[in-house]
Amino acid sequence: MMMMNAQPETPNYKQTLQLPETTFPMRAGATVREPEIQAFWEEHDVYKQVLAQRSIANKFVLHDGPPYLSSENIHIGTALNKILKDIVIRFKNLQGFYTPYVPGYDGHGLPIEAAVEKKIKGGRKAVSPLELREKCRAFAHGNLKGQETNFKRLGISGHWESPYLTIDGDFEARQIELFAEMVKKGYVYKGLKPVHWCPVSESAMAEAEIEYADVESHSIHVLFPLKNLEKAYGSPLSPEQATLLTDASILIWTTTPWTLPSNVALAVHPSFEYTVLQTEAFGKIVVATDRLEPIEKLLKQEKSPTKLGTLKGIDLAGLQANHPFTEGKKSVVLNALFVTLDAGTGIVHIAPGHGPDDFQAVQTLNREHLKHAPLPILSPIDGRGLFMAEPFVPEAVQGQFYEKANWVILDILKAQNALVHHYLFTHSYPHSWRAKTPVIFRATEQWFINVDAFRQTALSEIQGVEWIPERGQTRISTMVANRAEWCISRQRLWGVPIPAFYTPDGQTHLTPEITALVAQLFREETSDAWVKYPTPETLIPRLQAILPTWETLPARQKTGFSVQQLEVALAPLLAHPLDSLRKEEDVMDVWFDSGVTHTTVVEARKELLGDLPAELYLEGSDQHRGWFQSSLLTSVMLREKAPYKAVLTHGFVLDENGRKMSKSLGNVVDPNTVIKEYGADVLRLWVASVDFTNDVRIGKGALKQLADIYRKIRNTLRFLLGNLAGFTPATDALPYESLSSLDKYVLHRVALVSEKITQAFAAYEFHKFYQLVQNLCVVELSSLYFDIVKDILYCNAKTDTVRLGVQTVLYEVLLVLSRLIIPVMPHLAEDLWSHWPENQRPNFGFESPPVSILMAPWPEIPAQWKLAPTDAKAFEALLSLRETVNVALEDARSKDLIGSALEAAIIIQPLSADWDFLRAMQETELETLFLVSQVHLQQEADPKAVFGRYAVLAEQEVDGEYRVFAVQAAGKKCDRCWQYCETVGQFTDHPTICHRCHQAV
RNA sequence: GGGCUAUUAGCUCAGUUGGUUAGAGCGCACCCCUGAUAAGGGUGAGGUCCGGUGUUCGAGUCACCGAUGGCCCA
Repeated sequence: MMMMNAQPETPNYKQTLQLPETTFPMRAGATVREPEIQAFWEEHDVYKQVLAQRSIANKFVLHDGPPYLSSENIHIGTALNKILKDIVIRFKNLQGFYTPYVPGYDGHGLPIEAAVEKKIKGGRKAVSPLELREKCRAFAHGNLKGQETNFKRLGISGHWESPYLTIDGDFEARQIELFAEMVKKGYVYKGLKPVHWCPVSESAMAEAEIEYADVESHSIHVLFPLKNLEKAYGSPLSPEQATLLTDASILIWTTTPWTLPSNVALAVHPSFEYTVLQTEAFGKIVVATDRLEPIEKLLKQEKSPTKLGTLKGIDLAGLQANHPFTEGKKSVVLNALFVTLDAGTGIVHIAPGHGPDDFQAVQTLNREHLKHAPLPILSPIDGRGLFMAEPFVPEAVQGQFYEKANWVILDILKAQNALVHHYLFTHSYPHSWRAKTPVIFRATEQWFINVDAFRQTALSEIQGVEWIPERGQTRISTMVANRAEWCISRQRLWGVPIPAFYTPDGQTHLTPEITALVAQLFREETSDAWVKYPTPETLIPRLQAILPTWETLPARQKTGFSVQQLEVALAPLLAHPLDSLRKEEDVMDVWFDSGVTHTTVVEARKELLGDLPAELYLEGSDQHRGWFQSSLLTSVMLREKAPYKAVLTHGFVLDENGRKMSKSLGNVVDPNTVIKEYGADVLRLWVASVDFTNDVRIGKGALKQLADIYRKIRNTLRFLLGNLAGFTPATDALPYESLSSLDKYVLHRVALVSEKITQAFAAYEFHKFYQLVQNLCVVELSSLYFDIVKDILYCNAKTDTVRLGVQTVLYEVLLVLSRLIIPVMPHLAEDLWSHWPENQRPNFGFESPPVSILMAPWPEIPAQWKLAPTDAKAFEALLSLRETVNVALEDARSKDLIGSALEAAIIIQPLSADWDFLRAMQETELETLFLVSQVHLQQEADPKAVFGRYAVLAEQEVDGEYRVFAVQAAGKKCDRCWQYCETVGQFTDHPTICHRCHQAV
């Protein structure tokens, strides 16, 4: 009233409205705000507080697969992986699980060693092994810092102050202890295996150190005569086959004559057909039928050779040919699928000491058919590439460099009439990138894990694990069933040393007792100690120096070994002069490092992480061959159990066209760039938006859309908060029964969506969350409820019960929605919480509102929110009617007859009995629902006759169900609520407002 | 070359045991509002369901062949 006197002419009614009011900004300002929020979490140690709320008895441990420390920046695939893990962990935690997360890093291996080497002036020779290892260590630690910063910026929560690291001394120590345990259990053996070898540097080469260059090679076709037709295995030949093959020779093709002395087998494809030819110069020869044409040309006969008959590759398997020049040596015919018909004769010369395929084939043959008389892996070449004096090596070749030996072998073959054809040709051949000279495959002594010893246990353990998606089970089962022995030694520097000693009598010493001492050394000095004390003469005294303190060390407790036991174990070494001892120089495969984290990390931190198995491993699908498998195998060796209950895999990140990202294509999406432009929550929302069980895409367009959705969600929250200004839940909230049918319907929808979102998270179907939350904000809330309820919120009196009812709903929705988004968008949720007025903050079961919303429990929906199906249906019918009304209004709008819907009134004529309920409804309720000024229900045949005084602006009919007419609204526009009403002008004190507003003012 | 896998509107996803005219949100176009305002509302246009063949009264859905992309091997 006092205000009235001040402005009697044109009162500013806007000031009498309750417009939204909040400090929660519309724009995220993520670049600034997200780091602030992260600092807030750190300051209040929210991660630890949240963890402390839960009991380890109810654990859900996601064990982190360690990313490799080759770079200080992460790529988008790593971001996807870590965000997925964080979503899972946050959801499980909100649901009440104890969810500690210890991030890990993988730090040994060739890529780091090579990267470090590249940076050293003068190459690796310029530094000592110890210096190189120290540089590798420093490099890895530096990259760890960088990656950690990246991960934290993504909003990943976890034990950042104590991550695990495969290059930590403690880790390395535990790792060799486990290895010694496996040795003791008999799972480990030493054997030969071909590796890339550079005769110039006299060292093994990794795949990554190989480059290809053209080189001139020999192409030769060589005969292996079949002298007797007795098979080494398999079903014997039929009499017809025997006749056909009598005195025949098998023809092979090779480009490396020098590998012929090491031949032990010949490979044929089981399903190819082979023909026996009668030739003029070489008698009967066997070749693949599909290679006949080129072979006939080589023979240079005047007449085509006679074809005597054919037989299948599978029938040839088991035959034993004579070696072309080594007296008494057999060459067993085996079946292999890698045999092709692109070149050669369809029969492949097999020298398992000089080719990985060959090695594989012979290993398989030995395992399947020749267990009791396995074929040997012959490797007569020394480190310099010279032939050694082995009995199966012709004397003329011994001492020769392998390349030179080619010519000698050609002469021998000619002398034996075994050489059918020879010429020189140029082709691409592997070279050492360092020496720029050709490399060869050379079998060297390696450490192996005998997978056969526990393959069946591993396979049955796979059955007991939950694989998500299910196809992962097939994938890993096939791989484990078919995989070869695990070669775990590497001729490298940057890795965990294999802690073996050799005595001059040829004995290998690798015992748990000696290893316990080495492990203690590693704990004190890291595994760099293995090269810091480079010989047994220095190393063993260092180990002995541990003995006097042994009883006081934690290792004593753990291993149970007494000093006496250790001394006994050392005795066989000390029985020899120290300078006659040798120590192993090989290191372990990095897959072994990460493969034992179930024990070196999960078990080692039992108090924090609880008992094995871990609840979940979550990595890219490439890890079926990698980490999932190495972890399974080592765990089965150690305890005959899988280390995980469930394994979740995700696909790879591709560009927006579904192509692989590469620098050369210029389509790489960098997570840090995305964060700078949109913030971590938008990137996290991207992760939640895609079906990650397959490959996923990301690109500029996708991110723009994600940003739009993020803004929609943010604005929805902002509307909720803004319209709760002045609302005190404790005193103002109304009981459910007092709410309007629209209010109840919205709660019903929220209940359903919330339930589905919970299910989606539990099933790891995050894209469903994305779809659901988007639809909730856009459809149910923004365009339906908010749009309708705005009038009530703004125009009704502050304490009006209808208005309080709406605010009650807004408050409840805010409570639910703000928590549903936490797993995916924790920054947004926290930002909201920080702008949430004190008197409106719920306690969430605590004594007072928690400092962070991350500490809140997952929302639980009151059962009464869900409407009976009939009630929900009735309301949905009204909503479909609302759509028809909108079409009519749009029609009128397009004819330029109205602008705002409030300029119109709606006349509805129900035509079928389905709409009887409508006849009983309050017209004012419909006005609210349709956002028009008036609604009239009319049952007369011709509504136009009754409402003749109004011009019909538009009409719509839905198939005999009802008709809708849009007409000009009656009365004048109220200055305050903008609705048209016939009461406007009736009040002398407020001549420009309607009766409703008159009451409110 | 082998194993596993995917392909539905511009984008991200739905699509029950084969069954009317294949859905949603975003984006887009047009319009409205200017009291959620670097917001909000309405209406509408977008699909050779990767291609082919087959099974069937009927195929996005089942079978076979193929194309393209991806992972792991060779």
